[in-house]
Amino acid sequence: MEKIRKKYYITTAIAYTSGKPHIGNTYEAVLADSIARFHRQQGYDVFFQTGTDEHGQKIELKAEEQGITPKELVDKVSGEIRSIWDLMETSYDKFIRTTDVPHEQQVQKIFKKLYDQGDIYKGYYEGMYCTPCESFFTESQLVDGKCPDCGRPVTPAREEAYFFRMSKYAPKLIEYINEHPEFIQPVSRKNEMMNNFLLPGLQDLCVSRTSFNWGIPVDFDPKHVVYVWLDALTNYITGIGYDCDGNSSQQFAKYWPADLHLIGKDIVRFHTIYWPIFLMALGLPLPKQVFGHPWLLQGDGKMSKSKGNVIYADDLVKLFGVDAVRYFVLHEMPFENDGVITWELMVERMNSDLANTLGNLVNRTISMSNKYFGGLVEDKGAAEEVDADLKAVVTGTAARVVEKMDKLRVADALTEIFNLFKRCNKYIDETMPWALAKDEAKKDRLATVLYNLVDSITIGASLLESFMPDTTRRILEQLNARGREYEELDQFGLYPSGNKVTDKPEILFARLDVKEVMAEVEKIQEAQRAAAAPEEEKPEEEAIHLEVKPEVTFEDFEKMQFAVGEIIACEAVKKSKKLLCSQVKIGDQVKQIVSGIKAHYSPEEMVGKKVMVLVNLKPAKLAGVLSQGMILCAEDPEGNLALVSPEKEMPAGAEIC
RNA sequence: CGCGGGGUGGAGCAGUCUGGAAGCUCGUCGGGCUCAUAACCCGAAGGCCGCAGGUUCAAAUCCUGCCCCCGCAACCA
Repeated sequence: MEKIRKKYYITTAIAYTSGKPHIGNTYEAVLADSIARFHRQQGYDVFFQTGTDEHGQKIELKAEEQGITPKELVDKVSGEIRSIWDLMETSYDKFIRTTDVPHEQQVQKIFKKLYDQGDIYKGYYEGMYCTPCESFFTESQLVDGKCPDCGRPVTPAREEAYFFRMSKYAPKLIEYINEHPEFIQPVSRKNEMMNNFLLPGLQDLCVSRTSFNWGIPVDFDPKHVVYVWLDALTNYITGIGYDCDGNSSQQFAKYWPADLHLIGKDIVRFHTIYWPIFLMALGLPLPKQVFGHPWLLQGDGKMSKSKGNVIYADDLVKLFGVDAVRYFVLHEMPFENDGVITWELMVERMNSDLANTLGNLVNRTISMSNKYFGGLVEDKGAAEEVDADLKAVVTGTAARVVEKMDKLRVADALTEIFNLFKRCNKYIDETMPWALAKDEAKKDRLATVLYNLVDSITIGASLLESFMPDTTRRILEQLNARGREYEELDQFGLYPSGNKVTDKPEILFARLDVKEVMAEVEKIQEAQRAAAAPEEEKPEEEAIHLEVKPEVTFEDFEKMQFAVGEIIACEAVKKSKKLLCSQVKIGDQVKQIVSGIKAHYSPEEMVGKKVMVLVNLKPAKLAGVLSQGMILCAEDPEGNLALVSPEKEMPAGAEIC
């Protein structure tokens, strides 16, 4: 009799195809995979979708830089991303690309439908526009009223754009969120969304652009392309066959609404506000849960290619193997706070958890079976009191794992499984098989002890399948056991008595020497720096390209008064990270000048220096402190600063002209 | 008073919502064992739970104030 299987639809965010995903991005795919696999093991009819987000100006520009078409670029990067997902053995059922034709068609239809029903309207995107940069900025983004990127003047401008009327649906969404406390996970994010966005009043969302072409065209107004969210988010329905005209696939009917959208904490807002509202507008049910997972961070400072410290999944896999990496990211990631990844930590986990606790347990158990019984594993029924606790722990683990997984506490679930293995190691010490082996009369007891171990490990290995599928397979193979069905995980003694384990056990996880690993890491980082060098060092090797500003007249120049100033006192500006406040003696007057050079000069070394000062600059307040001029510095492309001082001794106040 | 996150034995974290003996992993030290990947098991040391007040029979947990660290934003005259 075929059981009625409950469906489970899980998605990851689709990865942006602007570059190779680092371990943090990969983590999300692995996390989703372990949840998907676990539900499959529990008997759910699972559909697991992931993919790539491939439109946008950034891609268009990047392709241009590389001299290829956007499509060529995204084909390449999407392929790279997919191959990393494959390398990590993520068991996705569908890998959607936003450049897939069916997706593009549906997005156009959806846009049209929302427009026709009045949810999308045409308006203007207003702001300050920098023509050379082709960018809009809001007033608050401007620096000194100028373009924050190039420093040139901006002009007020407006661009035609389509907007989505968010406010119309906000009350309904607020109601939904309040009635479904499990909708936004972790709960702390729910309040964030409510207080920051929903309750103060939702702004309408700009859903089209005319400033670039690499996107899905609005079919009834082709100079517009659909702007990011309406394109990206809809993948969750187009990927399973949604059709705007009402001819959705059976698959869609079966799987929608999604049970879980797994996303990074940075895009919670889009998934818990805009996405539900789009769905409401389309008359579709909302996803059951959105989990904004935390980030996996680099231990030693920010990741950067030029530093060579970006951690990629494939590098990790080369050194540790797929399952070790899966274990690491799943186990090391806390539920709410960001997790930390370092190579040293990886080695520690590898050695203590995987090699010592698990690998060694399997190895010693098989060795003893071979040594004492030629590999034959038999339950001779010689039970003793100590067995009870072992069995209780082993058969109770599945329930504990389920409990953790239900709350998406994947790291805790893994810990429960490893507690099972630890209990087995303890059992070996309690029963001392090597002592039993010396006494012929205790042969049956010895056999039973080993049987209990093999059976326990079989259950543990079966539980591990969602997280480390390859390891499960290898353990079961060596034990000559079959994986337990979900319903059998709480039953002891299903290992067929009389089976033989392998006579040549292989090491599951070899212990690693941290020094040797770090030497390898150094090589990887070296290669990474070398690869980054061509693009990042260009500006250094070639002459610096100086942005040419409009000519000034001599009169303009004469307006500015420069002089030598001597810094007689200097202190850091409180509540500011970059600012120093100097008292500068210029002839018979002393001016207070604030400069953003804290990162390059300490207050102590500033004192006594003679510097070039723009004296008659209009005073302004910086971080609340009055600044009456400007200390001039040379700045290189990397932002390093050097004060400009007179080449010969000059008195403070000497005019520079 | 920009927004947010955090401060718990040497390291990394849980516990904080829903007050009630301070816990886990690693490391250190001591012991045990020898089947095993110098692995495994047991035990110990080590914390004024950032600081100061308050509420309470009882505070890591609730309230108030403060300090420090990390992101992001702003500032870079």
